[in-house]
Amino acid sequence: MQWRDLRCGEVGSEHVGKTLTLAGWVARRRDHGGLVFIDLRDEAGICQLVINPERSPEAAALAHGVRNEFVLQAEGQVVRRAPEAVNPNLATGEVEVQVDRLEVLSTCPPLPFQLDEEGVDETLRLRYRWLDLRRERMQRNIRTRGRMVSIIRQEMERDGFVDIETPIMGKPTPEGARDFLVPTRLQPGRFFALPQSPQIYKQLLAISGFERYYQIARCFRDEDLRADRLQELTQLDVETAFPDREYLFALVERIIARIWRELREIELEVPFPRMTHADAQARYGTDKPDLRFGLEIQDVTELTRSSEFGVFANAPAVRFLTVPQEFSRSELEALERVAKEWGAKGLAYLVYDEEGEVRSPIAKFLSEGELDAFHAEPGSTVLFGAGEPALVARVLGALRLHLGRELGLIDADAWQFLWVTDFPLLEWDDEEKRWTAVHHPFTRPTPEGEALLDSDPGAATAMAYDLVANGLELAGGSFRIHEQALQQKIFGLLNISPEEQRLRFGHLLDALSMGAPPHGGIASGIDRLSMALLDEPFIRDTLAFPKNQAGVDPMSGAPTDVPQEQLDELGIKVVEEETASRP
RNA sequence: GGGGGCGUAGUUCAGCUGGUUAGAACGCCGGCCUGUCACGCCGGAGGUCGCGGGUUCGAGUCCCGUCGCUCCCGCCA
Repeated sequence: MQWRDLRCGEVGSEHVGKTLTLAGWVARRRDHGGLVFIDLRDEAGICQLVINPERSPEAAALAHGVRNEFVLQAEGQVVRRAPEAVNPNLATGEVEVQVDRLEVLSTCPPLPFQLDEEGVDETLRLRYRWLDLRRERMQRNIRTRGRMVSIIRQEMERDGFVDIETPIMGKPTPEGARDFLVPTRLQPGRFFALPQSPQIYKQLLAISGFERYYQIARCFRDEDLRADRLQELTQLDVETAFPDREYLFALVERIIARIWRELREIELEVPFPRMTHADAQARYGTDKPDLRFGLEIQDVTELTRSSEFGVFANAPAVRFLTVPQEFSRSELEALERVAKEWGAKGLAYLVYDEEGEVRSPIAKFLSEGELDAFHAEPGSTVLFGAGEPALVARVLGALRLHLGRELGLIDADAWQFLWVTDFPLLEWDDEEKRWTAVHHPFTRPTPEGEALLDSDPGAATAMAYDLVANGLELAGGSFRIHEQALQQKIFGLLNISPEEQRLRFGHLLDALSMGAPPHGGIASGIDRLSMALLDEPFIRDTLAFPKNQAGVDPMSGAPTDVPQEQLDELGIKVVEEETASRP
C-alpha cells in the first residue's frame, strides 16, 4: 500500500498498523526529544516519518546527518493521528509513518537556492532547473499542462481528427518571422528551416484527403522573447476540409470549456461572444480586447471636424475615454508619458472636479456643442487621442489597459473569452512600401473583400478569426485560398514575383491546381493557453526547460560554439564573432 | 536596434543626504531540548558590494564606461 492512497480520505484507525514502503525527497528534517522527524515529499504530497532510535537504531543511525533534499526509502507502519490530539495546523501531511527501516538512496549538498522561496533570480532557477521543477508551483504547472494536452487529444480524436506529424526540417518561408536555419553535410551551403508553423503541410494534407487533421506541433520563430512569447512554442494545429466556422468555434469552445471545468473547476459560458475586428479596434483600440472592464473608447471625429481647436479639426480621427476619476496634474503627466510611449504627440484632457467645473488647457478652444458632447460626471476625466485612426486606437487602447490595471478595474477572477472575426486581409508596410498579410498569405478574403482586391485592397476583410481571453490571444485561424489563380493574385499583391512564387511556393500552387477542396482551420498556442489556465504571468514557467530572454539555456549553455571541423563539414565559415558574450 | 529597472553573504533583501570593523531573515556548521511540524534556545563560519576607470581626505553610495539579468517598444505572416 502507498501512503498517497490514504490521503484520498481521512486517515482512520483501520489504517493504523499497515506497513508501507515509500520513497521520496526529504523536504525537511528536525531532531526533537530524541526522535528524528523527516518530512518526505513525493509527487503526491508530504508525509512525515518518525524515527525512534530505541525502536530502530539502524534507521536512526542512517537518519543522522540527513539534510534537506536527500532521497530516502523507508519502511514503517502508519500511525493514526487524531486531529484533536495534534496541532490543527498540521503542515506536513495527514499521514505519519513510524519507521522501522530506512535507506539513504542518494545524498545532496546544500542547495544553491531555497525551494520555498519566491522571487529567486530566474537565471539561477533555469541553471538548476531540475531543482526549480521540484517546487510545488512548477510541479502544478507542468502536471496541469500535461493533463490539458491529454484532454485536447481526447476531444480531437473523439471528433475523428487524425494526428499527423509534419517535418521539423523544411523550407525557409519568405513571409513572417525570421527562420531558424539548419545546415546539412549532404548539401553543403544549403539550409533547412525549422517550421514557424506547419501551415503549408496541413493545407497539403487537407488536399490529400485528410479532411480532419490535427497535431500538437512544435513551432520555431527566431524573434525576440517576451514575458508571454517564446522562440520555440507548441501549438494545437487544426485543419479541416470543407470548413465550417461554426463547427470550428464550437470545437474550440468545447475543448476549452472542458479544460477549465476539469482543471480549474470553472464553468465557462459557451458559446463565447463575438466581435468584429473593426469593432474591437474602434471600441477597445486593439485586436485582443480585455473585456473584464468597460472604459470603452468613443469616437467624435465627425463632430470635431469643424472644431476651432486645430489639433482636433485637422485630425483624421478624434476619440476619447471617459475615466471615472479626477486626475491631478502629475497623474495626467504620467498618463501623457504612457501616451507618448505609444506614439502620441501629447495628451489632451478635460478634468471635471467635484463641483463639475472644467479644468483643461484646451477647454477655451472648444465650442458649446463639443463641451456638451464630451461632458462627464463631476469627478471624472476625459482623455483624448487625435491623429491617424490606427495611432489613436493604439494610444487609447494602451491607455485603457493601463488605467484598467492602475485603477483596479479588472476583476482578477473573471474569464472573458471573445472571438474576434473579420480581420483585415492586408496591411500596408510603410517601410517596405508594399502590402503584407495580416494573418498569413494563404488566408482567404471574404467574398466582399475579394471584390475589393483591385480597387482598395486595404479595405478587404479576411475569413480570419482569433480567440481572445482576458486580453490574451489564445488561438487564431482562417479559411484558406484553395484556388491557384486567387493565391497567385494575393502573392502578386504581396509583391512576390511569379518567379519567386514558383521558387518558394511552387508545390503549394501545384497542389491547389489539382482538385483542392475548400479548407481552413485554427491553431492555438499551448504555452499561452497554459499561462491563462494557470494564471501564470510568465510563459517560461509553463515549460519544463525554457530558454531565457536572450534565447540562451543557462543550464546547458546552448547555443554554443562548435568545433571548426564540424563547420568545415557543413561548408560554413563564421565571418564575424558575435559581440554577445558566451556563457 | 531603442527605452526603463535591477546587480550587496549560498538565497531573498536592507543600507537616508558619501563618513568607524557592510547588516537582517532564511540556509549552512556546532551545542542544548522526550512529539516536532515556519519548532525553540545558545554559539559559529560565510562578503573583491557584477567588473574597470574617475571624482574625493574618504565611494556599496556620486560620475563615466562595460558585462549580465529582467520588463517594455521595434520585431513576432
